[in-house]
Amino acid sequence: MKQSLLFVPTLKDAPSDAEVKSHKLMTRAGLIKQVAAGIYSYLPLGYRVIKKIEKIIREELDKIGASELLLPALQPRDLWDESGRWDKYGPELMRLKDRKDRDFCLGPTHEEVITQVVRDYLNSYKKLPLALYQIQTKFRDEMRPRFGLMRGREFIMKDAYTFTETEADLDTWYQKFSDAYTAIFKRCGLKTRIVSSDVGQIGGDEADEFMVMSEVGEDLITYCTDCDYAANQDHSKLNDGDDCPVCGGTITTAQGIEVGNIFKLGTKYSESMNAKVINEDGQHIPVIMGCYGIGISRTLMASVEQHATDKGLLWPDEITPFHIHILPINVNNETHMTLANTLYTSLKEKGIEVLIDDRKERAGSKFKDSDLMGIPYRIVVGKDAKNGQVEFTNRYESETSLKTIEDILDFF
RNA sequence: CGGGAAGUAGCUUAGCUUGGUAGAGCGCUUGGUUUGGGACCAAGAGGUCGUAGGUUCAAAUCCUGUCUUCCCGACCA
Repeated sequence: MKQSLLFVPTLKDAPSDAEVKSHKLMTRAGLIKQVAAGIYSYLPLGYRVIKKIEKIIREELDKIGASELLLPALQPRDLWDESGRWDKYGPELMRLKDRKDRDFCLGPTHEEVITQVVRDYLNSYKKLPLALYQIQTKFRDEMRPRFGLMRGREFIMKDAYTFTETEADLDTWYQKFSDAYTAIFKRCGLKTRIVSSDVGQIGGDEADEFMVMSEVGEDLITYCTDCDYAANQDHSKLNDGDDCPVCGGTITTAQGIEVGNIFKLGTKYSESMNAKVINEDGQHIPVIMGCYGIGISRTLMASVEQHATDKGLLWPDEITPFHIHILPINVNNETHMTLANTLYTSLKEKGIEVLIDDRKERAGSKFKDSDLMGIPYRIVVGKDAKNGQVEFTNRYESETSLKTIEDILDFF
């Protein structure tokens, strides 16, 4: 991709509204632009990362046998009356009316719709289990949106739902999703911690959250320094210095960003919305449900929070918007441009995502923008081009060395 | 929703106390000089000072309402 054609509005100064590192840098690097409180546009560079995260999620969920569908964001009140949540959800539910004055809402979550989708199909235990997921924009009229993409009123989420006949089958799927999540976040370059959490107003038996440890996280995590025990403080009620309930070790607290959760729903929605199957004994039983969410836009934000430096971003390999950034120092210099274009074409032919900064900018501006954008490998084509050499920087290692085109092509 | 802060050009902001009709830096346009870490010189374009009302001969400035944004809290599958 030629940078002259890519819309990357970088800024020297962060908008005064931005408070946390990720928000400042994502704005400065031209990834996102705020539209209103908690509402953002994803610009090309940011959207490329979003799509990478989505790709990883799709691969890992397809692997465990979940299938993707797409549900409506706009949902009629009737469905929410069936579950009783039209009255219970409160002002966080974005409500609106159509031209006939009929009530609708913009989905903050999709239990009602997914249950409506499957209930007519699910008539026999033989059709179970079933695991469905979608990637979609969610709407929640938060009292206080904050920290850029951390808590938005509109955000991108992957939500999945399982339908099983027995608790044991639910447990199996719960574990599958837990393992898939671990793989997903690892591939996204994030260090996460699994913590037990409250089941909340929703009821159910068990819930876990996937946390990215960060000082801007909204949740307080209690964990044991001696064993694997970890729980959201809302759930454990433990404090710093308390004894670990598992091994008797010492409890420590830290803040975390919740990027994913998995939840054993039970029969709350299948009962209220009449999603029942006939079991082997000929009895009508409500299906047992589980739900599993990943905040995709929040994952993007958490990654920036975890990887960014004061100079700019630095993307993990699997979600970087481009792998290689080629900077020809002087676009009017034929030697520079010929060498840069040769590299660009050859690398692209190898299937590598390459961005070439072909803009008529001065070297300094190109370096600064490149630092901000955080593409992990940088190739500077400049004063050594006449000898057929370029400067190659691996930004993970902060190492720079002179290389020939052949060296570069061998490396990738 | 309670507490606090702030709205002046695309971004950062000065001016407000003490009213006299808006200034800078970055960015943008044109010309020239530059050309390896956000260049320099010159000439330009760009603002109903969030908005509505009030006080006044006169309001970015004072008063009131309102909207928006941010921070803390409460809230949050």
